[in-house]
Amino acid sequence: MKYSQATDYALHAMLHLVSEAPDKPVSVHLLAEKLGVSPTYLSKMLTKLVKAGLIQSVPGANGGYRLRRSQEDISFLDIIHAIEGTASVFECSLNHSSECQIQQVVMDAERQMEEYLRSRKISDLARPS
Amino acid sequence: MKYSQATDYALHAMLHLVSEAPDKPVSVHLLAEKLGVSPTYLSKMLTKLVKAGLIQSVPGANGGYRLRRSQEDISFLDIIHAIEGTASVFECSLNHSSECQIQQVVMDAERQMEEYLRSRKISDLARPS
DNA sequence: GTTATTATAGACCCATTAAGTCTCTAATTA
DNA sequence: TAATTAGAGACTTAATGGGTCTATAATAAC
Ligand code: SF4
Ligand code: SF4
Repeated sequence: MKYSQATDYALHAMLHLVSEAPDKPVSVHLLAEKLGVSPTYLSKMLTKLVKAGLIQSVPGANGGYRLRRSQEDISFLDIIHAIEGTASVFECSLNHSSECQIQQVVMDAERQMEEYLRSRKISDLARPS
Repeated sequence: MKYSQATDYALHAMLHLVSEAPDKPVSVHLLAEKLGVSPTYLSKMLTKLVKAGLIQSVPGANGGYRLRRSQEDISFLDIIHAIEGTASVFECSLNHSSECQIQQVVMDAERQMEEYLRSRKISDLARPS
């Protein structure tokens, strides 16, 4: 079980956005160059981040992407969910009973991880201790 | 990010083994019938569980699989690791620095989940509260 | 208003993996 | 010795991840 490469790129892109430009948008071309990935591919992930409401896009010359001012504290979970979706890591075939223990345990475990990821904000990384 | 179907089958198989037969081995044929999956396919997962030391195989007539007596308290994590492997959910491409924050956060999150899965034993499900 | 520059959308392709089948072999017991 | 079981591995198929390419739309600079 692994997070996709796309999530990796998205996290790095967000890290750049939060650390570099508080107001000026940065183009996907520049971002892609820094991350060492093709611009067209990276733009897919950025578009997902826009749709998730985490960043804003500015078309036209000197355009690009910037953080949404309204959302200063973006969590790791926000980014991961934007890219990977919110489906559970475990979905059994039969789904007999609502109080099934197997399902319960694995989903509780997932909740543990998600709570942690929700508590860690991307902005913490920009201003290191 | 999802656990494979194989993990699902393995968990169910283990649940049967722990709840039904403390000493008599149960054949893959019977197990497969209960789970609604092909015997040859299920045997792959059972073989992995054997190699992980979680269960014992008994060849020959009236053979099958049984829990290892030495390992009464098998955790969910044991089973999942046996099937999925122990690779991390996050592996970055560059791996610049050992104190990289992105890596740190995601791996800590994973550790949260694994700790929980390690604490939950399969035997708890057999003897419900 | 025209042109250059940017994001957005989607069709498309390729490699890898998941999921499953089939067959042959080895070990053990009746 | 024959029946019954696990174990190993080749093979197939479908799905997904990862990525390219092209065409369109929106905006700013000129
Ligand atoms: S026992 Fe639980 S996990 Fe298994 S099929 Fe039933 S509901 Fe799903
Ligand atoms: S910043 Fe961290 S996660 Fe990203 S490539 Fe470097 S070491 Fe890996």
